[in-house]
Amino acid sequence: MAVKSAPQRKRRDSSDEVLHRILESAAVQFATFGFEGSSTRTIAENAGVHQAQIGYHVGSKEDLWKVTVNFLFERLRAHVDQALKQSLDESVSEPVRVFEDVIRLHVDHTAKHPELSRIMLIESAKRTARVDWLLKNHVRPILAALELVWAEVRAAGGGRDVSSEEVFMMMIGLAPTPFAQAGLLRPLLGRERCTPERHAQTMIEWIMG
Amino acid sequence: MAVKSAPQRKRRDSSDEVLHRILESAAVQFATFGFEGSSTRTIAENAGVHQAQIGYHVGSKEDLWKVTVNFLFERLRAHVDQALKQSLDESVSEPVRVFEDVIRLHVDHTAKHPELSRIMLIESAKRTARVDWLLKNHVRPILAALELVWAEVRAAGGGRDVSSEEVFMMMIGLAPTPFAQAGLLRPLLGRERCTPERHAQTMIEWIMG
DNA sequence: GCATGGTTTTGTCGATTGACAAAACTATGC
DNA sequence: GCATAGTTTTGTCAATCGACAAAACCATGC
Repeated sequence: MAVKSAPQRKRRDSSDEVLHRILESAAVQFATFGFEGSSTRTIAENAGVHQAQIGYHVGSKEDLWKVTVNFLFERLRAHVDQALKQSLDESVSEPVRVFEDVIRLHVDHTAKHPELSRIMLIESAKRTARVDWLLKNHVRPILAALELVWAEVRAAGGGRDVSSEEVFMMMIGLAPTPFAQAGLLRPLLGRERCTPERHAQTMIEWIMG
Repeated sequence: MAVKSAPQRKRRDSSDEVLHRILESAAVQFATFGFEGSSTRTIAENAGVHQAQIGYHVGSKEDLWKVTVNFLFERLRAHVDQALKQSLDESVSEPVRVFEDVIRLHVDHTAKHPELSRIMLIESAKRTARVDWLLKNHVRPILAALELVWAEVRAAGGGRDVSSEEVFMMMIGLAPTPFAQAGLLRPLLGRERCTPERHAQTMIEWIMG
């Protein structure tokens, strides 16, 4: 006695939905096993689609990696921009407060989505074509923006006496650590020591003094 | 007219030599591509041996990973111990100087042999059997030792007002960054900014104040 | 209802994976 | 020089890899 209005055959997902599920799955897989350690079959399986659909919607495995990284950086940008716009309105001409928010937002994001940090980490061992692509399309622009903001902080008399490059290294080296290495650090240091709030506060004290 | 005393057929390597070459090759491979991304065939190829020799000398791929990690930690321990023994003689009852040496030695080692840091980094995403093995056999003992030394530093009035866990996170998060991510950071920040001397000095200033 | 184009499903290709077995080789002791 | 143990080499196995082709499916406009 099935109700007729409830169709038995499963609804075909929209193209965007399928692509999104593929990218989410690819992000997790690439972040866990690296490019060579990941297989398009497993990525498709975890996304609930067939392997050939990756070829159709994205292209080759290399294409999938790039599209996935673009997707992750876009999510980071949206996360930071949205919250920062509000902070800029409230604390205009208070660069120190704004920069503390940048740190907090970055830590928040790497805690919620450690995949991006991990993919960067794994890829950055040797200089490869993928690394050059990362540099050109994502990393250099971000570093340039950070340099501007940090210069304002220092001009306003805030922050420790360190260069923007040293701050950058803290942002990509220390910020993701408790989340990108959660499998090791949570059992070692305890859950409560690996919360984004606590780690952001630690980061702020390290950098701002 | 070959001189007879120079034997043409290549000398059979000693068992230790073969094992050592396998471990060096495995370290590089695991550090670059992770466990799943590495193949015993490529490891053997880069070591100049046949794939089946890995099975004979070490065992399974999983065994190879563990033996390789043991080998790398042993090299780290030797590097730190040897130099630290001398430092302890010279600066007995000067824990601050000794700890600065610890930082320097650790940075030196991760610059000379980034493989260990990278393998830890890659593995530590999720809690797996290999991570538990790492914790039990290597990481927990090191953290315990660090806690003792840091307590002495703080008791002597040195170092910033931070916990040993925060120092530990700097050691595994920030210390390896310029070398474990050299493919990205050397083109980005320049070679001179990624030297062990300079990075060790930066680390000391971050931690000791 | 039927044709069209976008999408999914199935099947297959050569190449590569880890593991194992057996044979060939080499050093050593006697 | 010969037997033995240690080591290397070769070959093979099922399983899996990325990529592609073709067929089946489905929503939409007409």
